[in-house]
Order: sequence, then structure tokens, then C-alpha cells
Amino acid sequence: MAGIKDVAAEAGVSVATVSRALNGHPSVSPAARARVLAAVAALGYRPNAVARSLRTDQTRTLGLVISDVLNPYFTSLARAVEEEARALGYSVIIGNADERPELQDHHVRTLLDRRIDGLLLSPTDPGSPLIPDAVRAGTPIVFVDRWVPGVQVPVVRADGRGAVADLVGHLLGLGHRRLAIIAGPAATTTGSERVDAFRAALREHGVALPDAYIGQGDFQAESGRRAAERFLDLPEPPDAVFAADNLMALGALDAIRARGLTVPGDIALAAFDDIPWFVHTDPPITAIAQPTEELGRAAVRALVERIGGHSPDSVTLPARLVVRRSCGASGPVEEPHTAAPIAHPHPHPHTTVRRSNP
Amino acid sequence: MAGIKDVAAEAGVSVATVSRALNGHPSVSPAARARVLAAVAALGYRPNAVARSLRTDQTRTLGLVISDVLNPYFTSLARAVEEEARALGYSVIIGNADERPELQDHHVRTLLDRRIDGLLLSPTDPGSPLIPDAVRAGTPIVFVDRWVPGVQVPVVRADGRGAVADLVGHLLGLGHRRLAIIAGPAATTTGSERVDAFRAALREHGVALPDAYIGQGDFQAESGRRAAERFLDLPEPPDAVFAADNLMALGALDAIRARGLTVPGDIALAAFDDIPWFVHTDPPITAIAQPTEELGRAAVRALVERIGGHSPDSVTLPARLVVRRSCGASGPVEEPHTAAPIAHPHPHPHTTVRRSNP
DNA sequence: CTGAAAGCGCTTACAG
DNA sequence: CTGAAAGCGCTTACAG
Repeated sequence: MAGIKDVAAEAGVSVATVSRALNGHPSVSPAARARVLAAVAALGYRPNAVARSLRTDQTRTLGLVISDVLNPYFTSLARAVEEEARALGYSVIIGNADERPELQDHHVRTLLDRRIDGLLLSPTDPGSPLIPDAVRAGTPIVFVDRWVPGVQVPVVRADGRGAVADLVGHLLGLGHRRLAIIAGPAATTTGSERVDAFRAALREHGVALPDAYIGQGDFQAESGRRAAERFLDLPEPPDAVFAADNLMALGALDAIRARGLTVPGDIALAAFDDIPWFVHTDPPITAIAQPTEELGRAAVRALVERIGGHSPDSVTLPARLVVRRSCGASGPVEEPHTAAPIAHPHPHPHTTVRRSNP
Repeated sequence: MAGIKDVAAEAGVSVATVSRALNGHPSVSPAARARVLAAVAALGYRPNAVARSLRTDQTRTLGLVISDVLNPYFTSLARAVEEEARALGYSVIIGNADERPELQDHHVRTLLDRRIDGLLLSPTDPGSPLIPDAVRAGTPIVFVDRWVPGVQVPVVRADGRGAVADLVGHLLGLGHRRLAIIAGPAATTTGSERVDAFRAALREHGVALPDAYIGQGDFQAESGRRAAERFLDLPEPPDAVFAADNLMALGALDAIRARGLTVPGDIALAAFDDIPWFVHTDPPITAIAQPTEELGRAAVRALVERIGGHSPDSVTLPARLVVRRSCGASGPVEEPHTAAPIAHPHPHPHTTVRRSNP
């Protein structure tokens, strides 16, 4: 593989001039630049990014540690992150924690060892000591989606409270009274916030959320299945279940079907996070949609600002309820707290979109 | 950030000894090793992977360029790849080509600039000159899923011919006669092979595949929608549609529903690539399942062999048909070419699994 | 505008 | 068993 020395020899200049020509340094004569470019083309030279990084102390690389690559939500997030990063001249290396603390640490450590310029993190394990360590060491970090309270790092996330309140109103309006939730790990912010929002909204309507109606999941399909089974084994099973992510909703659907029960006939089902397939499930599933792409882009912009030495603000974007048929006959839709409906990426005759209040 | 010199000073040894102690070199006295380890712990030292890579000329990193991160097939593949790579001591950097040739080239180039030790590639653009260039330059490469004919590189993929033949038998057995396919780009191997297999299987049964029944897609949902619409506009629309990937199947389903038609009542639908959601769509979708995890692992093993200087063989694993209800009343299932059914990851009352012949 | 030289943080023959 | 020194491929003050 041709190195900068080969190019210099071929062009009849010093390596310094080659470097300057390639990096657009102004003080290179047009003649020298032309010879360098010709030599580069002739040799098929490509600068060694490893050497350059060592010298410049920057890798032009961002790390992104997500909780689960098999979750379409994180996958869309990753795609948006990569796009925005590329637009700003950065590469991104994705680490998949698979909802496992050790794996999160493994990836964070590996990324740090590679001297990424900044880290985008959606903590699976908010208790990992690596996080405050990295912050203290001065590594630019931004949390996306999930965050760690108390750690001084900008957070880019969606606020689902309004949408959850809309969902609860929707469920109660359809006559459901025994509302249950399959929660994510309480240690994660998205795990606890969604239950809190659900409980708060129920309280507004004077409805309680008994412990038996809080299933403990881990954001994976299997846990959704188990939680749903436990609900169905109750002497008085819930008549509506809200899964805190799309994978647990899938698991819950599996469990409900396995008992020969139907949605929404026997039990209503709704999910946090909207995905294209929800339009085509039987029945189409009512979900809370996050502005995923915007979150990914905003997170990258914030991180790049941090890398630039600034202190970007946290960003919170609203989520919104997308009503389909999984909670009961749609009937005449009453707009919950607001007016204008928003277009949904997958228009469907049975879909109604509602925006939560700001 | 503490460097190796700081550790050496703290431990009272030379940087050479620190390096040896950290890399498990045998000739380090227990005493020195202990002092080094203590110093490392005290300073929170982490070796700079960039510097190490520059010196050793290896990054212990694999590149993986996939065609579309939003496609669950590639996402599972990526997960399996990362797992196996990690087990073998490698990191992986994923590049998403998004089915766009320029993006594929961008990622291949970036990965090569970073001096990855080897590249796993599922070519979106088989015509890219970067591929033969890299092969010529000696970069270890292995193709996964898709490949480029004529390029001397091991290929790890699934052979869907048996399963497609099973599917055609299944469709004809249910009384469908006008079978259509939504194909991927003819330039990609998976794009052309699936049509070829479909056409060959039809010919076996004396059925023709008219041009009008070959929809040209690009493996994205939107193209599936358009192709399905064109089919439905035909004076004699097909009575069964086979989408060459799961995203085009989603698009086709959208289009069929938008016309107020039902599956399989008005038209049958099947897809290449099985995904968990196919169990819960309305109706559950008959699909051809690839052994995705095995493919990912085998690809990594082959690539690591290549990096080790060996010449691994190509690997071809069989795909299999998973019958659900989207092609018509399931009725008594006749096993097509073989005997034993295989367990499916998502057992479901309406699912029957068939293995294609070897 | 250009080149010689130092140096980024490691690893590894070489000599002892 | 250990250290001094060279060198991986670049970039960048410094001097001219």
C-alpha cells in the first residue's frame, strides 16, 4: 500500500508538501499541488487514517451505544445519527449493548480506547461507573433517549407524558377500566418514566394502578410475553395492556394469541414506539410515536457542539399518540387535547393521528 | 489522559516493560508486572488503540457493509456478525449503504482508510471498482448474502432455490395460477437469483412467468408498493405475489389494502426473509427463512481465516419455506419434498414449517 | 511557497 | 528479565 513517502517521491516534493496539498493548506503552489494530485492518482494513494488520528489527536469519529439493534426504534435512530454525522464530516461506530450492562461497558470501553471524538449514549446500565469516569476525563458525551440523572451531560429525548395521557384518555373513553402496563427496567429512565406517566394519567381520572397491573419487562419480546401471561393468569385480568416498547408489545401479542384470545375483543393493546409493521398487524396497533429522526440529528448536533468546546442545551421533543384499532372500535374520534392531526409516514384508512399537548 | 510513559514513571520501569506486562509477554518478572498493574489501576490507564494499531499494523477491527439497516434481515445479520467477531477478539464497524451505490463506496473507502483488518460485504453495487481494487490490494474480503460474480472472494450465503420451489408448489397447490414476483435490482445476486429460481420452479410445472408479472423493485418498501399497484392495474392481475424481501412485502401489503382488497382472499402474498412480525400481520405471512445467524457467524469465521492467511471455502446454507396463511386456507399440509418439520423461533398455531430439499 | 525535523503513543528487535 | 532506541505514517511549528 502506497504511503505518503511514495507520493512525495513520485511527485518530486517533500512529504510535508504532499500533506499540505492533500489537506487544502493554502500555501502550496498550484504546480506542486498538481504534481501531488497526479502522483496520488497514479499510485492510488489513500491517507492512513490511523496515523493521521494519532498525530492530530482526533478521529473524526463518533461512538453510538444503543440498547438493542434488533429494536427498530434504535435502528432508525442509528440511521439518522449516521446521516447527520456524515453530513458534518464524522463517521460513527455503533455499539449494541443488547440490553446487557457488561456489553454496554465493553462497547464504551472499546470506543474510548479507539479515541472517538465523542460519545452518544442511550444507557442500558445507568449505574455503570464508566460513564461518570468518562465525563470526568472530559470525553464529550450526549445522552439520547435514555439518560442518567445526576450526570452533567446534555440529554436529547422525547417527552411521552402528553401522549401517554392521550392514550389513557383514549382507553378510558373506549370503556376500559382495568389498565395495565408492561414496563421496562426501572433503572432506565424510559423504563420508569413511562410507568410514571401512565400512573399519573390514570390518577387524573381517579383510576388506580395496582402493583399486579405493573408487569416488569426488560424491553425484550420474551419479557413482554411473560408479563402478559402473568396478567392473563390474574383472577381479574386487565382489559387493556400498554407495552412500554414495541418488542414487548410483540411478545404480549404472542402470549395473548397463544391463549386463543383476541385483540381488542378480549383485551386491548397499545405500545410505546411506532413502527411500520403496526399498520399491518392483526389488528393494527395503537402506538406512541417518537420523532426518532429528529432526535438522532439533534443528538449529533449537540455532540458536535460539545466536541467544539461549547455547552449545548438538552433537547426534548414531544411524542404523539397514533390511534389504530387495537384498543377497540375506533368510532368517531374525539380529539383529546388538541386540534390539528399530523400526517403519518404510513397513511392507512384505519389510522388516526393525534398530537399530544406541548 | 494518562499515557504509557506516566505508567512507566509511576511503576518505576521503562515503557517497554509496561508494554510487555500489558501484552502478556512472558519475560516480565512477577514483581515488575505487579508494579505495572498497580500503576495502571492507580492512573486508570487505557492503552491508546490508535497508536497500537499504527505500530502493529492491525486494528483488530472488521468492517461490515450492509445494504440497509432498516431491514430486519441485515440487522440480525449485523448482530450475529458482531457477536462472533467479539468472541474472536475483533470489533466491527457497520456501514449502511441504504441501497445506494455512492454510500456503499463511501463506507468501503472510509473503512479501508481506517485500515480495518478485513471486510464483510453485501454489495449493493456489484459494479463498484473499489471492490476489485481492494481485492487486488490484498484486503481480506468475504461476501455475505449478496456477492459479485467473477470476483475471487469467498461467499457466505443462503441458497433459496429449494425453498422457492417449495413455495411455488404451495401456491399452485392452493389453486393459484397467475403468479407474480416483485424482484430486487437485477444487478444484485439476490435480486436476480430469486427471480430465476421462481421462473425455473414455475417452468417445472409448465407455468410461464410473463414480463408483466415481474415487478422491478429495489428491496425498499416503496418499490414494493409501486410494483403491487402496477400488478393490480393489469387487465388480468396476478392471483399471487411473491416479494423478494420483507420490506417490499410490506409495501405490497400497503398497496393491496389501500385498494380495499384482502389477502389471501383477493390475492396471495409471500415474502423472502422471515421476520418476527410476519406471525402477527393480517394475515400471517408465508415466508422463506434464511439461517441468518449462522450466515453471520460463518462469514466472520471465513474472514478471520482469510486474515490469518488461509483461503476459506465459500459457504452455502439452505433456506426454508415457512407456511402461514397469506397464500390461502392452510388445509392439510402436504410436505413438499421432504419429511421432518423444523421448529420455528416463533411457534404459532397457524405456522407450519417445511425444509427445502438439500 | 517549501523542506527538515520533531513528535503523536505505542511495540519490538537488539543488546545487555 | 530489562531498557534504550527505532519506527509505524502522518502533521505541523520552525526556519528559510
